[in-house]
Amino acid sequence: MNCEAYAVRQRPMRVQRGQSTDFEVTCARCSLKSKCLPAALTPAELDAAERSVLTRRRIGRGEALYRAGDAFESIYAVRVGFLTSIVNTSGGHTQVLGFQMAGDLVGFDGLDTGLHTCDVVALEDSDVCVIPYRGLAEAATATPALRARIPQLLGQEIEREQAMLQILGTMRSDARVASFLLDISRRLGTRGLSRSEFVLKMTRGDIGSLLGITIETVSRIMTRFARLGHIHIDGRNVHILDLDALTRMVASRATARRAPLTVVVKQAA
Amino acid sequence: MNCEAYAVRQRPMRVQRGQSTDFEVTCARCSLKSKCLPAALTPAELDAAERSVLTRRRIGRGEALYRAGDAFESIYAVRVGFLTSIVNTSGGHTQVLGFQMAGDLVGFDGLDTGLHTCDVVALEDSDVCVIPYRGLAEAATATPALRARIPQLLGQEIEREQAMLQILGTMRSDARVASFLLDISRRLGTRGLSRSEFVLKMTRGDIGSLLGITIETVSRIMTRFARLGHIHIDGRNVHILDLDALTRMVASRATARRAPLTVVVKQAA
DNA sequence: CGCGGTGTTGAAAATTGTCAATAATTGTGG
DNA sequence: CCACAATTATTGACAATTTTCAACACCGCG
Repeated sequence: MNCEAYAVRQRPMRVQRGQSTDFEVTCARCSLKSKCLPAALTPAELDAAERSVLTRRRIGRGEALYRAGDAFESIYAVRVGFLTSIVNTSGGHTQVLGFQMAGDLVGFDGLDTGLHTCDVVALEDSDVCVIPYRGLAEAATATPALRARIPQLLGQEIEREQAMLQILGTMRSDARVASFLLDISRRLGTRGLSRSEFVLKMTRGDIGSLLGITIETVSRIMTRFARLGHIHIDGRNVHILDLDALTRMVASRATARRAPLTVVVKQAA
Repeated sequence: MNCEAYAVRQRPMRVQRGQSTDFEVTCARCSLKSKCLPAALTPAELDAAERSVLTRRRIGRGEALYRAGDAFESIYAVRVGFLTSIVNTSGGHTQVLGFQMAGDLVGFDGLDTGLHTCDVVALEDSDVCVIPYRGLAEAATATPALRARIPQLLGQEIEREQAMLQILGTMRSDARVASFLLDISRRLGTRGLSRSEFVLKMTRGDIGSLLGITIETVSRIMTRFARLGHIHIDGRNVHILDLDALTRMVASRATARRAPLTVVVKQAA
């Protein structure tokens, strides 16, 4: 199983700068291991954990990794590519919950009921590690570090969503867009890619859905940012010219909601 | 430790209908056990789990169970009362992330970094079970059902937050308020309290902060709902007159975002 | 009885959504 | 490789929603 390579790409795609398309197969040799599931595991523990990773899976662009209603059996680590998780609302609309790039884990929805609650779809051809949850849980039994890692990863997911709630609950659209750009920039940066120049893999509609605003508003704000000299935009190519300006925009342009909570916050005895 | 009772309530408060103020102390005899941590555990497993529950804690109204930055050491099960979790945004504002009532668990933020990321504050005098996380993790080692329960609870939290993201991302304010009222109603209902008549424990500002709208908008929409005959409002006393009307409002009044994601969603090979 | 916090209501301003037209880009098939 | 179709993105004008600002009522409490 080692060193296999996907010789044929069904859809040739432009490779994002610095992002390699071929990859190693063991976690130990994976360049993403410091961000991914095995973080903080010793090599021996990692080996134990890895036995639960049975398969890799390739998801072509537009294909679903899983759909809402599918049985929850595995979580997935993104090796290469770019995915999005979306829910279908009762009103027949759909809402983007987030984007996953290489090194991200996805699939924790459905941990409760055993059925996935959202779709995860590839925005470009992607490769994921399939991590059967049952196997992982068993591996965790014997491996203290892994046992601690799983709730930690879930905690990360909870915090990520709380950050999104904060964005949707307090920011106006320009601050939301700035947050989005900074988030993408930061995440690419931690992966060794450029923080200032990147290609968006999603449509304006996807961005708007994530941020709770319309396509038109996304477009207008991007254009405004460009006019202000904060960024340079060419379609989906983004060049961040003034990171600080975007940061300031996030901080300052929150909607001022008065008296959000008048808590005395007395120290407990 | 059994059958202790808090003889003195520092702040006498009106007891919510059907909600008793005295309580039993073991999980086995707790009326909330079907909703709480011990759900799905056998009595023996429950006993093992319970050994990790060392203390109870009483939080007076306005006091904090914990603050952002506090070390994450325990999670908490609400026995009696009503709490809210809030974050302080970078802009100096605060945002309500949610409300916790009897039977809810709180404290999962900070699982990642070891530091809590939000404050949890009592909106009325409350009692919580303190569940040291380390002890719980150890108990889980020996108890398969408990071991599965923890990620399940985290998954519940993730899904709850995803539902909030959906509300904030797709709904207009009237649909948000309707969602909120229905959520409170449902949660009280599952606790054996009235689904149609209840007392809100939080201010309009708290509701607005949760829903990402202003106090004034909350107030206006509540008034409008009352005029339409969907609810009856008297300060914080709410009487839901037409549950279906509120439900319809949630479903129909989502902002129509066109082409939120044109995913072909081809079946994977 | 007054006071601080809370809740309601009105009017005006700001933000954002809606509709529509058009341009740019991408994918498809000859 | 080109042309055509479909999708995606931009922009403008207008409408709707929501916020902001302001005034005032209410309520519990010292």
